[in-house]
Amino acid sequence: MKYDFFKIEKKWQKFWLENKTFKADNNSKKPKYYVLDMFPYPSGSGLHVGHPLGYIASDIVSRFKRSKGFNVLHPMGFDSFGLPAEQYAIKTGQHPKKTTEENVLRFKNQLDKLGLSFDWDREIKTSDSNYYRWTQWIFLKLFNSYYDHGLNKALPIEKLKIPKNLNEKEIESFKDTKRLAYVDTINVNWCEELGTVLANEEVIGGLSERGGFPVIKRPMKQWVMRITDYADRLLNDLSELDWPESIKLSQKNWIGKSEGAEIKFPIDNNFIEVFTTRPDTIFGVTYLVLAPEHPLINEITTEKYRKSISEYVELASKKSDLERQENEKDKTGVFTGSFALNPISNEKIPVWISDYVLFSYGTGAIMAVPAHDERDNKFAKKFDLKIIKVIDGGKKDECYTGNGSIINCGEYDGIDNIKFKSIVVEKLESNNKGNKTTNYKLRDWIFTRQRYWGEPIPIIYDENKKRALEFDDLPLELPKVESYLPTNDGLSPLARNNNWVNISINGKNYLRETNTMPQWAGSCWYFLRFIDPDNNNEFANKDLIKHWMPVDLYVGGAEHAVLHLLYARFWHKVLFDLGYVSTSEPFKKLINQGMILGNSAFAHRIKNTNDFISFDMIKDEKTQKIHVDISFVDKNNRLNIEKLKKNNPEFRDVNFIKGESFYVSRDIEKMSKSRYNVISPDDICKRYGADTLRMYEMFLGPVEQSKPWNTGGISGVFSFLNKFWKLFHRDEKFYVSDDQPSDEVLKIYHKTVKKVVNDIDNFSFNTSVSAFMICINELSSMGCSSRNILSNLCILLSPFAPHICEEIWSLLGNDKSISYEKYPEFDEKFLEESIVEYPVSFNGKLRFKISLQNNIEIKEVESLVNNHKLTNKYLDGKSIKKIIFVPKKIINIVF
RNA sequence: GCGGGUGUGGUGAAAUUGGUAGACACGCUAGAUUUAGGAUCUAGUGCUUCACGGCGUGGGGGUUCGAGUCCCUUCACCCGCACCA
Repeated sequence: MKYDFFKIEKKWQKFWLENKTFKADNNSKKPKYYVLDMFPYPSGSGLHVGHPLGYIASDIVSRFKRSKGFNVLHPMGFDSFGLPAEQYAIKTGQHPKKTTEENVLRFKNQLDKLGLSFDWDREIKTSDSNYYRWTQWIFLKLFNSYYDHGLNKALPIEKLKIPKNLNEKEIESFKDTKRLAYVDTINVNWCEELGTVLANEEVIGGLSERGGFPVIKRPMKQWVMRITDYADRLLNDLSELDWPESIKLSQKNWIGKSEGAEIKFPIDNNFIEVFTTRPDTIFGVTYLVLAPEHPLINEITTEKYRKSISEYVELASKKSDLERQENEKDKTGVFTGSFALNPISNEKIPVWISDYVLFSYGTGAIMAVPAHDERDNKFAKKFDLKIIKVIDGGKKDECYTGNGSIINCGEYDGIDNIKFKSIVVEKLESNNKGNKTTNYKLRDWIFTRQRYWGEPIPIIYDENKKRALEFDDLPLELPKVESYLPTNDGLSPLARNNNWVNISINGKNYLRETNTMPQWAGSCWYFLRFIDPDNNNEFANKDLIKHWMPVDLYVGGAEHAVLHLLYARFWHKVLFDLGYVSTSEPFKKLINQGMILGNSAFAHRIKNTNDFISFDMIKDEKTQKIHVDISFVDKNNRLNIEKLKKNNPEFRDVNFIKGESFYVSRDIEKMSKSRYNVISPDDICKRYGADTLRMYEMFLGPVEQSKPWNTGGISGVFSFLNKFWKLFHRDEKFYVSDDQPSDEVLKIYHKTVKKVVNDIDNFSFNTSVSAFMICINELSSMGCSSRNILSNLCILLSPFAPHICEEIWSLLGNDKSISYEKYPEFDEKFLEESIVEYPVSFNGKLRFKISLQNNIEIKEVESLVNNHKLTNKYLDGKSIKKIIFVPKKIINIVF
């Protein structure tokens, strides 16, 4: 009987679905285990072989844990709000809901073909109104809470202590300054191309994370989340998480805690406040610098310098973040004409403005110490400002950033600079000129987007738009609009629908908030909804949350290091403070699966011509690399020109310069439709089956590692499954015997069980696949047909290749699914070896092997050696110094 | 610049605490079988040498009886942050 994977896989996928085999039981007495994948955005192009890598790994763990007696929650859903669906809607006028639903269906279909053990009864889509009503509900919780810095937790806004002597209006605006979700007019990242505001986390090197479009700073009124209140806890709690160090580090850097002092420099009747981590260098301050956005600039600029200052400010405001960064080396700046006083030395120092000082960090102003800070040093040299060295060290005339003794500070000379830090801070504090403080790089989270396809924000404004009020009739559904484009004046498409924007409640007129939430909102808490997806009274039942949380294993890409993972932790902590969830952290263990890369093919076009030249013929010609579809290229990199011309009309009139064949070049890149290098899991499943695909993806290498896809090696895994199938067959018929397995068979079996169990615990799936291959090779060469051994092997393999194992399991006469069969355990006693070959080496160099009893004593070896039975030939008359006998089967003789 | 990571055959990669480096698989070579095969089976396959042997985990140095693994140094590549005061 042939291994008919197509029939087998179809049969069992249907079986699992119909029998709800993987339904997680909320009332089970078994210990729980929650395995979560980062749910996908259902894009229009479907899955490629890279997507399932993490899903397969988490599925193996899920099936393994189920088999180990755990009650496993392994859900899947879709992060279905997002920009591509909206952009498609803008182009075609189709409602994003429609295209999203189509894409979700396609994704589900593709996922099911892989035999993933999801509990589909718990499926959620973030764009469903009965899901996002709770996203909106959580938003209102944030709106109605504040952070109590004494208790170090969030509390309902009613508990906020209000300062006395405030009238009603003032009380309300005081509350507004404390809410965790608040409105503020701030300098936001505006992306013209996307027509929306972006969070700091979504801007990379001055360009938008999505699409790579330029981003400029622009003051806008926005909803903001006070994530900075949680900075310390988000930082400290990292230590208790079993996460990859690199992710923890990214979060740590992003939060960017630094300890230092705020120092007030008097100027006229006012003062300039700066933040510094180096109060010990205060005597070396030779000028101050303000960011061009600093509010004091106008006040302190003298008439003489007013023109140049306003020109500079104007110029800086027009620069994008990217342009600012380009000038990193060449510092620019202008003198304000004013002087401030050094609060310790009372020296008069000039005040400058420059865009190397960021308004968004610290106080937006710095004290410049050119002798001990490289940026200040460059600036001072360029504008010929004074440089005073106050710490001993480094070369003369060079900027020194290390530690040392204080110099040029009169009475303080000779003190260690680290000690001097606290002396300065104490002195400042006693004079009311400054204080110790901590600063964070983390900014509050800009939460609103000028988009259509997102959660509407459940807020209404009174008629003067002065006050934001909660709108708690949830869900607040997305209204219909005529066009999905943002309006010209930076408003969301929702603002186009006047009927919706204007609302009357109890005879009073209100206006709705028209911005929507960012894509991250839905994914901030989806793992909680999986626990209780159909609950209409609360976002999830508290007891069920207590039962299932935290997520024991979270598998997903490293690209979410500071976005999703930080936001989700933040929301979770708020919900924890308010008593809605039972754990302060949502994800206990995190595994980052690597990316599977594509092997792109390029045809080379000679620059400024329509001629393409075979890669092996390029000599001096300057060429341009053009992607061609990898399905038209054979394994020797020869391009099938006919196929290409037939499928890609743009190549129809192209001239191909070639010898016998036309060769392309190859390069490893991210897999994507636009690079024509996508390998679809559907094709692999058709040819080899899902079990082969699953095992091959695991076999490719460590899950955490990125690696190029190479279909070439898949035949090894395919033939392994065929061998496995054959092990249960004799003369074309299913066959197992009741023979007692030999000692040798038992040894191989127990060795494999030990290896596989250990490997799954360590997420080392590639080595366990190897262990299976070795095991099956040996068992088939021994002709093992023992029912007992083979059926246990079947359970052992079932997390990896579930379909074939289910099929064999039923052929073995079982009528229940293999999924909950007890996972095999190994017995150490079968692994002990009585006679072992010991390599014997002399001075560390291997010479020969001897066979000895496994439990031999070192004395016996010594007497063997001393009797010269072993060593005459090698010792050559020299005497033995010592004999080293180590448990790793080595005897080493030193002479 | 700062921080983190990775360097092992033709390829993907293995190698608990330092203990016979290259398991397993692809590829390649030879053979068997088949009308044929992107099928199956057997053997070989780090480099070098006719062979004995020698050399081999990016380079150099060190510790050790013994180093892919530990220490120092250096190079290359990748990732994150980046004028963060």
